[in-house]
Amino acid sequence: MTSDKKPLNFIEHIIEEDLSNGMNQEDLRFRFPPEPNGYLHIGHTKAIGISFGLGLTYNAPVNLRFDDTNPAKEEQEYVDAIKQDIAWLGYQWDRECYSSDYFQQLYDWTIKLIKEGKAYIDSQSAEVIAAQKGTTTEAGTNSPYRDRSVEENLDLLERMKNGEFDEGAHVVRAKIDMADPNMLMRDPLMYRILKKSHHRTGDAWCIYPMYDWTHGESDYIEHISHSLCSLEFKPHRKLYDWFLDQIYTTDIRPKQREFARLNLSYTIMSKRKLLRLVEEGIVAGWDDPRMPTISGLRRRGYTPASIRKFVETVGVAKRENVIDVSLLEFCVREDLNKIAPRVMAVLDPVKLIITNYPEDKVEWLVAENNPEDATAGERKVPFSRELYIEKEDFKETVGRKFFRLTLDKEVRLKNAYIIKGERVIKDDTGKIIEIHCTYDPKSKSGSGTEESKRNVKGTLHWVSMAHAIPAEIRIYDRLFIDEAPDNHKDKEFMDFLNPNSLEVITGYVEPSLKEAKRLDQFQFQRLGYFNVDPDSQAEALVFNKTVGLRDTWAKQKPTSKEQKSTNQSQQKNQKQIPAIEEIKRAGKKFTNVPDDKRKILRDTIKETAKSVTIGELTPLYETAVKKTGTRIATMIALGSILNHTKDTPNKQAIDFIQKALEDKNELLQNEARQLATKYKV
RNA sequence: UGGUCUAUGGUGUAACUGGCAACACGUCUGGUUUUGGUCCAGAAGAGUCUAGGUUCGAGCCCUAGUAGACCAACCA
Repeated sequence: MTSDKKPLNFIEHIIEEDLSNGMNQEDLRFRFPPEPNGYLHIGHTKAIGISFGLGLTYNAPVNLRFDDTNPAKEEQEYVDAIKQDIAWLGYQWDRECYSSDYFQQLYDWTIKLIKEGKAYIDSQSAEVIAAQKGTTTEAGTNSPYRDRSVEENLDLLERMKNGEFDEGAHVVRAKIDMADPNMLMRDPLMYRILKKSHHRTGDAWCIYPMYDWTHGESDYIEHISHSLCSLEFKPHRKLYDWFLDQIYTTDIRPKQREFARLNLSYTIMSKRKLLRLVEEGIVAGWDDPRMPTISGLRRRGYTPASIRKFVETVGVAKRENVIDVSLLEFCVREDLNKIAPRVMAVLDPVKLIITNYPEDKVEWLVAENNPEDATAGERKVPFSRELYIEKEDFKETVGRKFFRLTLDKEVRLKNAYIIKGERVIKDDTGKIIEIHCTYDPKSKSGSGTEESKRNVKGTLHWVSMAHAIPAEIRIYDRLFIDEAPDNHKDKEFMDFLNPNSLEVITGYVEPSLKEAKRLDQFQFQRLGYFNVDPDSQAEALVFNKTVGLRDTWAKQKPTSKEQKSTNQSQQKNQKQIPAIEEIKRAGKKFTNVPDDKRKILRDTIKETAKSVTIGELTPLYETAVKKTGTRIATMIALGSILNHTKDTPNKQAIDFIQKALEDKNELLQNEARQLATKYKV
């Protein structure tokens, strides 16, 4: 049974109900049935997490079944990759199954159906069959071959199987109802001829069963109790059950239930489109760290635990959803924070010279490996007169909230000394090339002196120039600049590619990293989490940036980064000022506006992003009104704003309300009246 | 203009057979901190798409709307 504290999702409710209706817990069995035609991606992890998660909570076996009924698209390479990915995620399957193992059984059942007059051979072309299907509003018409004799059907089936016909010459169809409102019930295809070699059955077969005629039957053969799939299969359920009715004798009767698939913002999830990115060289391969594939995430530095946590957190329901990538990022950070050793690395270096530190002196200072993990131990880091620090960590003129190095101010070098900025050396163009400072010898970290405990506001990471190892650092940004790249009717997902999704730089890392092995993970202090890319060599280290640290300072910075590339989540945060939320909400309430007009309204709302006062809002809205005629939305928005700002309406707002009071539109009048009463207009 | 499904804070999910809408992320504030990280404390933010109905009581039940998604591949 499940634990008491966690609320159940709707699938668990169904299972609980089945259990209380007499089903034995030992009869519970689930399955994950990928088609081996591509690599698994983050979307699949939801399906994986649901079925395998159920297996865990109910202590029930879960089969891994490769749904390999279309040899044209499937390959062994994908089978291997899928197995590797699922194992890496930390799930264990009970049996490794293949739909192709059931080809003979399926064939035998087909003979049975034909004998019972429930299936027939159709000898028309795909086009003709499609035309006879009818439409969603009109019934289809029966195939002229629908009433072939059992003998003829049997004979043709056998000859199809023996390879006597070309592809497309005949198909096997179930005889159901060409007028069924569910298009899938209009005599669906069960078999087609495909003269292709199959990655497992080779050339043993040249007729291959279709999905619908395979899936429920495979579930039945494997004694699957609950067959969970995504929502787009909902219409297939009727057919799933119909096929099952034809062959069912005893045993477990599998039950198909559907959940909403996972959508991630700024990401595409279709295998076909991901394949295009690979084929067109937009990314380096299926495991490119920018790819949403499991292998990509792995290479990027995501941990299995973080992905499992993510899937658990997004939940299971039946409504369309778009999950923000920030949740995924939260999950990795949470995991990596506990396990990643801290090291120092400078990615955008500037020289720092400690003028009162002896020139040839080197100290090996003690540094904690992970403040979150007492067992992580310590290491030694070399310190000397000439260091690199991050360019961003020094500024000549600063505001009060700048906690980093500037002239005449003290900061601490992490694990080392307190230093004070003295002067800067610039080149002809005015670029800072060296920063000179002095240090306080008594302030050494961990030395126990009073100075060592002194509290200075800023702490900087650094690396000793003479000891640092240069390394290639690959910094990734999202692959698409649009929140839903494949959700546009007029544009293609390729139109939204982010040209700056990969940045390769040379950074300097502390010498302890010399020993780092492939896929080892670290926190570069104050910067983020990084792992060692498989491309890395002993003398040529390569790191991937998994994800940055949460950065509350970056949000406050005035304009520094605005031009540069796009940190979308930052932009998003800027949008979320209260007034805008109110307006968005108001716009949402008014849902039944025609699409084109709503877009104008939405744009106007966006434009309003910076204005917070009613005075500014009202005219903007009046233009929106002119363009869209959706004055009700305006009125609602106005009400929301007033309510939120606890403000009283100004003259413009009052005029607007008064005009509306006499308007012909009743709904508008109503809204206006409410506001008028509330604010005594 | 058919059928099926869905609608709860910015996002995602909860709310057992109707009983004062909860949790996580995100946002904001304060504290701790040799990472502007972590951690700790706190705040703001929805009255559940709309309109009716049943009921002492509705996010849950009923009716009618509205909006969105899916369905006519010899794909899965």
